[in-house]
Amino acid sequence: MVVVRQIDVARVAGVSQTTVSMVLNERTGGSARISEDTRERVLSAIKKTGYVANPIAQSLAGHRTGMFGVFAFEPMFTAEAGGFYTEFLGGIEAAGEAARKDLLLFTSTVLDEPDNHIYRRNENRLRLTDGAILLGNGEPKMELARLHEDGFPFVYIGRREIPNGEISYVSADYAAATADLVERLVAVGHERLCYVGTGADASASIDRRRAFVDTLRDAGLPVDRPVPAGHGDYAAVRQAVEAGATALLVEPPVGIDELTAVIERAGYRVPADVSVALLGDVHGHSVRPDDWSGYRLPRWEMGMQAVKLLVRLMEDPGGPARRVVVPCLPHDGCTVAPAPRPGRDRR
Amino acid sequence: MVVVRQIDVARVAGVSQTTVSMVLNERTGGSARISEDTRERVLSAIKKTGYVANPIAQSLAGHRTGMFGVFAFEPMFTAEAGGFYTEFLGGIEAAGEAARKDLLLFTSTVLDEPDNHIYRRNENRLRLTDGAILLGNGEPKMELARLHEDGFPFVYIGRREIPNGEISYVSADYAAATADLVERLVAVGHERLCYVGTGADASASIDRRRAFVDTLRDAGLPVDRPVPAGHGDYAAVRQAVEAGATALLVEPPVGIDELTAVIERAGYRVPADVSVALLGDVHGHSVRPDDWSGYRLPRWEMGMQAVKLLVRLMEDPGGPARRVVVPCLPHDGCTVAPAPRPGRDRR
DNA sequence: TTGTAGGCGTTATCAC
DNA sequence: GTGATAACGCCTACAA
Repeated sequence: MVVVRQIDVARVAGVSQTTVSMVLNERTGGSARISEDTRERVLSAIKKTGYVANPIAQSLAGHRTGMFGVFAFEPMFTAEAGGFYTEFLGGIEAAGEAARKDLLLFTSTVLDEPDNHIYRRNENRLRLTDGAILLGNGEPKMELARLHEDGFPFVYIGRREIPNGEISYVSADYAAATADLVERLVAVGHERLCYVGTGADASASIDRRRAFVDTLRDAGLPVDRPVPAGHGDYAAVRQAVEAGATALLVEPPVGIDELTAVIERAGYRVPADVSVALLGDVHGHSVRPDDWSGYRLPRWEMGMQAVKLLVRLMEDPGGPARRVVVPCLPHDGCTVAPAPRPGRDRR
Repeated sequence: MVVVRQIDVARVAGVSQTTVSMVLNERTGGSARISEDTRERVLSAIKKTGYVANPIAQSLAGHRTGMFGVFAFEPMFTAEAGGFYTEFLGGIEAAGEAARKDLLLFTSTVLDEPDNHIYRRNENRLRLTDGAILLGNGEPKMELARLHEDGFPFVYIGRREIPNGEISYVSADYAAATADLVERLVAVGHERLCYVGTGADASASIDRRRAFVDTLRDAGLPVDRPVPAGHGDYAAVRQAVEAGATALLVEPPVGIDELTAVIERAGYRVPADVSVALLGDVHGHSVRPDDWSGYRLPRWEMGMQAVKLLVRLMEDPGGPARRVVVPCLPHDGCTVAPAPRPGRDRR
């Protein structure tokens, strides 16, 4: 690999290396002005030598790399991920292209110690990039805090909070989407709605539960306690259905397929007897997504907005954290139907 | 963004910057040996100052970046691409992780001039990486030639040739897969097989056609001329079916859905009257892939092998080009059936 | 065992 | 207009 440097070009053109740099960067501002003659000599020397700039040296001297990092805390293209990330990446790619940034995907997130991924030893490979988009299900508070402390510009896809400070993120409007879903169910006659969740206290869960409760209350309907499920245990869900619930709002990552199987084994049909709606996306491939009613994460849009946010963040270094909330996408599958008529035996 | 450099650490520890570098790189070999005492002082100074290495400076001095480039000549995560790239990326990601390389995806491939993507002006951003995987449908001969001339290590996913030299690639074994497919069709009674292609002379097409012809000849069956199709024109295919063909081997990117529609509109059923098999993958989302019989590209495996090849390439700079041929994956969908019994009216 | 000095290839600031 | 010269932050002979 023959390396031609600016100095080689300079020798051929009979000028100094500085001049070559100036010609290449068209530095006309300030005190620098290149005569047309010199300019031509340099350009022809470039052509003759086949000079190509070394982007690493440019980065070191110029303080930017032209790359955005994408950090996922787990592999993105596995069968288990089931395409969860590709839509985010679509938005990131499109916006990255507009911002003229290439994307650095960090792969080596799993081989090492399970914690402390971004920083390992005394390295932080994110720093190779001008800024980064982070995504994933984790809550890597310590790393985010350190990144924030270091003043490194980044945006999380998904709402995240850290102890001492505020970070920028793009989040989905779970609350509005859940409220809307409840209203739609109520509109088609459902009166006993049941929230099936993991019991997690992630902010997304809190938003969803609150919207569920508030909307039901506003509609003057009874509000049952959320029903726990998951880990193969759907007994409580079954009880709720037998007690008269006609619509289940299921929070990922509860296994909606298994849950449905349990319901049908108990003698109820989905959606004729019981409607099932999914509150957001499923991470993984266990589910044929199009079949399920509920709402979806606007993943492409979130990726897109994250990059835009990052760009704005970098235009105003030292500025405050910024947040964007993106509406979810209502989705009509085949698991929601009008409520069964009261009095009819549902078995 | 406060930057702590090795020299800052050195000052705190009361040593030279070289010593800090040595401690960080555990350079015990050769003439360098650090006393336990100094080492501790340096380490505690690192902790105290919060030093984090600057990967760009490391790259410039160390001549490697820890990144592999992935260059696709088009956006990878669009709806049009329809997930075509993600499986390749899965293999690339897995192997990249093993090789401890992050992946740099080049986005800005479309905005600029339609030709000359890798090199634009006097830049080649691929050089930011230690080596690159290229993929895509194009035949960017000039760029590949220049890249090869520059001695930059890269592997193409898909067979590619250049005028003066040989490049490394990973390709799918279309020939074997096509031969196998023909044999399977013959085994279930088909005697009039028809090759439907674009007429392109890409090497993959040539391989497929030759395997088709050879295998039929070996079986003692008649070999009809390949039938052209595409661009909405399937008249020739219809004629072939009416002339007695019972199995169509369709070469992407022929629109297999449209083609089938034409056949069925002509009064034939797929697969009862006519079997349809796909010779490879469809780039795009026009097709529900699982429904189609034929064979598939081993995309994950190809991505994986490409990275492994690249690693080997880099271990032996100046070595010859290397090639890997990966078997295709036979796929049973619902478009192939035994031949209709002769004499029976197929309409 | 540690430090000095030169280099990696570029950009940017001044004198001339 | 052009060219020294000094960063940029790190690595690595070689010298001490």
